Amino acid sequence: MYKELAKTYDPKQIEEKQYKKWEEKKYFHAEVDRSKKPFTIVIPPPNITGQLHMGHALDNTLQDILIRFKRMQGYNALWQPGTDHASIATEVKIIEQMRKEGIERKEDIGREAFLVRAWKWKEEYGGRIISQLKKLGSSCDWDRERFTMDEGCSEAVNEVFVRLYEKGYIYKGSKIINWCPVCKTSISDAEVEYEEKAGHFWHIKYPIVGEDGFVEIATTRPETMLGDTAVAVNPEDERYKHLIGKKVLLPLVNREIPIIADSYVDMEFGTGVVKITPAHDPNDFEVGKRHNLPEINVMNDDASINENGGKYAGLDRYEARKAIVNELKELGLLVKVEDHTHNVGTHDRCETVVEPLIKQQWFVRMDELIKPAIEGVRNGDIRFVPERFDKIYFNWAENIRDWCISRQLWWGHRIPAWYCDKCGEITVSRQEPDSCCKCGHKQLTQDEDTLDTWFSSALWPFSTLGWPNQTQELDYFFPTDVLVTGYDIIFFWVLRMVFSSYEQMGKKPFSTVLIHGLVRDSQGRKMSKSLGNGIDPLEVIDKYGADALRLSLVMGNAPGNDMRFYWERVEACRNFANKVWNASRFIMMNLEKAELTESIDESLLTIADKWILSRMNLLIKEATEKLEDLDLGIAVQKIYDFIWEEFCDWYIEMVKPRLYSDTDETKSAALWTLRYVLVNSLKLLHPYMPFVTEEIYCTLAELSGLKEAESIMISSWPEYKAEYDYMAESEAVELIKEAVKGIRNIRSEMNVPPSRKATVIVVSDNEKVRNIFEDSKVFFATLAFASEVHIQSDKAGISEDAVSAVIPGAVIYMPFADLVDIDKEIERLKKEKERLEAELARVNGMLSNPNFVNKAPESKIAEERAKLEKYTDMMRQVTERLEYFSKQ
RNA sequence: GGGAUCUUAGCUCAGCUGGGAGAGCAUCUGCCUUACAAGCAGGGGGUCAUAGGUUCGAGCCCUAUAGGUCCCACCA
Repeated sequence: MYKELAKTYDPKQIEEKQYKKWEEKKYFHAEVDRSKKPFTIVIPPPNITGQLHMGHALDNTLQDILIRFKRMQGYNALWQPGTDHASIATEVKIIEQMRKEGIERKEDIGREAFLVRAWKWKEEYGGRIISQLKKLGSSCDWDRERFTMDEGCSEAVNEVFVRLYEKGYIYKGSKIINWCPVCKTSISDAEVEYEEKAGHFWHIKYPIVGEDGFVEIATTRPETMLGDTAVAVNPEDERYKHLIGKKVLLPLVNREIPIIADSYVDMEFGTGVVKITPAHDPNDFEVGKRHNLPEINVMNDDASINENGGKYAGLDRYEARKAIVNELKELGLLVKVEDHTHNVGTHDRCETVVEPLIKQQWFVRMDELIKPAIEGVRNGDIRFVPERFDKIYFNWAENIRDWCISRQLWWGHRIPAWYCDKCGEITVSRQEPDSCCKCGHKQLTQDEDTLDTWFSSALWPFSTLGWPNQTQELDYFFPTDVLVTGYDIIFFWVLRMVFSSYEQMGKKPFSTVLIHGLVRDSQGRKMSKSLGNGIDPLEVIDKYGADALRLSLVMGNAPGNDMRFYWERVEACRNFANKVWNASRFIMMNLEKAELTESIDESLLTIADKWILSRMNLLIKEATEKLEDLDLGIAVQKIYDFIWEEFCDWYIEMVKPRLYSDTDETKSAALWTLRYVLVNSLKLLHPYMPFVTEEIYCTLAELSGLKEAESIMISSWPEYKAEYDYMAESEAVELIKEAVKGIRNIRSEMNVPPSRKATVIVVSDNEKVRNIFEDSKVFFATLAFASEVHIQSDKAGISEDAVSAVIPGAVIYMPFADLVDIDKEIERLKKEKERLEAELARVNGMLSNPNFVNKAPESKIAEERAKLEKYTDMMRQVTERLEYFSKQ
């Protein structure tokens, strides 16, 4: 038997219980079923090192809303979950852990032991974020959980590597790359973040060989001069033309280097003479290639100076900088030092200043691969929502350079390339090869490097579905439907998935990319560990419930825009959950006492019932459309407004007298309507607030025998029903609402206490209007404190001193004799008159405009004509009332 | 340097293809009305950044300007 619900909604009692039930019942699980249409989302795999933050909360709430919506719509909805091995982040964690045990370097324990630790760490902590996602209510198919380094994903990685290698898209080469001296690994362009930093411009004199004189160069990184192999000037530069072809003596190093001409040099900037360090600057590297300059690497992996730096060898790059500047000063070669702010590349993981270095690395050639990825978005095969984000995508895609994929890390997919111990030939293979592909020698050594984490993430939409095996899942669920992610990861991930999928699958990975913004703190700052301004979603859930958190993250936000986090906002959402809870509680209290039938005799439905059914119908239509359009915030705003205002504040209040009556024959219709609207409201709300809606739905099912489903999450999405559009009744109720609001307004402004009931007289010369009010007298009593209500066709017997409210088609009088303040009433009427004048001016303007009358659709014109009539009539009434009082 | 985006009520933000300025919070007034005080009813508060333009009509479209945020590129 149904037990009475608590007076306030307590999420703690409910969330865990319901989630457990869902999991046990396997509602999240999707199997290939060709009788149904699939709808698939792959989760952006959170790092195993990660803890749930607001970004995850937002991202996953959006996905869960979509997947629950589609599931209810009857799609075979799969939300494919999993985690990412996050090579650098995890490796840092393992090293931290080792250091606590007194092991300084990973080399001290060796690769094998290190990996054992890493896997152990993964087993221990990798599931943390999964359990946190569950707290949020995420309805992922956990039976299909994957990991970027599990067997299948690793197989996919090797497969792709080998294929790309065989096509010549993957190559090994010595190029200038971004090097992190702390992580001691190469990183890709995408991982470099540029920060504006205050630095200096050191002006240094390089003596010209064979003559007296110098060229003056300006540099922000004097230590790199140890690797200079030329100085360059612009070929057009009259100041230096005569020097081209001559040599300068590189100070400190005493190496003779040529003066070359290259149009890369900007005559306007600095001194117009540039030192060229091919091994430590990407631009210089290019210049060096053009002029066949030697590349002298002067740095070790930790960015200290190496043996090529002569006496500076062993010094850290910044110590070396100081020493070099000092020495130049002593030699009189330092002309001046200027302050100079410039952009410095830093590693996004550890914020270390990146050092460009020449290294042997593996690269993916992008020129061909990127083409279909650009085309796919351009021709609409893949769509960004909001659309503007395709510009970010194009900007990155069109300027892409070869992708450095090798990392000098141990945690990750080891590059499937083996070197012959005898001939040195590279053998690239899916499995460990028996022998060298060239000489057949049996002794091979595998490449030490691992792949960029994003190499495996790029395959995520198909590797998780079984690729490279041709599984049923792949055939059925792929391409996926929507990818939900933040704009900060478009080039790291989205772009790479797109080109990988077109290349490997011959198809797009997903049809739509739904982009969201960042969750910022209340001052608009990015939430960060260093600022300590992060809000823990779990704390929010603990205090207000997951439903409140979810709603606060989506309501009132436009797609793609950043949002600020406010506790007040969560509180408001929690209040809404409570509102829904209490409305349901009220309905169930009444349902409990009555026998309820499956269907209802339409003749028993009152205009109030028909009105709310029509409004419900409209909401179903609009909310569904908005959800289809991925306008999740707008959709829920409509649902929220409907439930709170129309359903709770109006319908439930209107229906109370019938519920309290034992004789009213329409009572069953009221109960039936209440239940119908409640159930459908809960369903519409369920994707957003899964827990509270499920709890109520189940209680309701138990109480009143809902036959449809044992859980709201597998119930069917509400359908628009044409037969529930009751136009006339809806208009009637809107008129009653106008009347009630008019009375309330007057009472409030006249400071009439609720305890003082008043007689209400409705005067209308329109019989239809009179009938509406005749049938609805009760509402004046329950909603507007009326003692008795009279409906009449003229003002006979009414004291003109009464206060009045003019509504379309009628005037409502309240004789407050003693209470009426005539000046106040005149004031009120004047205000009303002004409002009507403005409306009339607008409507008249439109209707007297030939352009509007000729061009606008017929329905619009009819609408405006009706308004004109309505306002004119109201204006007449208001004017009449005003004239009366003015004569007094 | 290129690009995106924002500027709407005291605060945070909605406002779809141009046609009566909205919400939440805050504030003021009155209510413990038997679902809910995490509530109910009512009120105040906006020349929609500025200047032009297109249009019968602009918060919305176009141009320019100012200010903010972000991304990319980068001159050593």
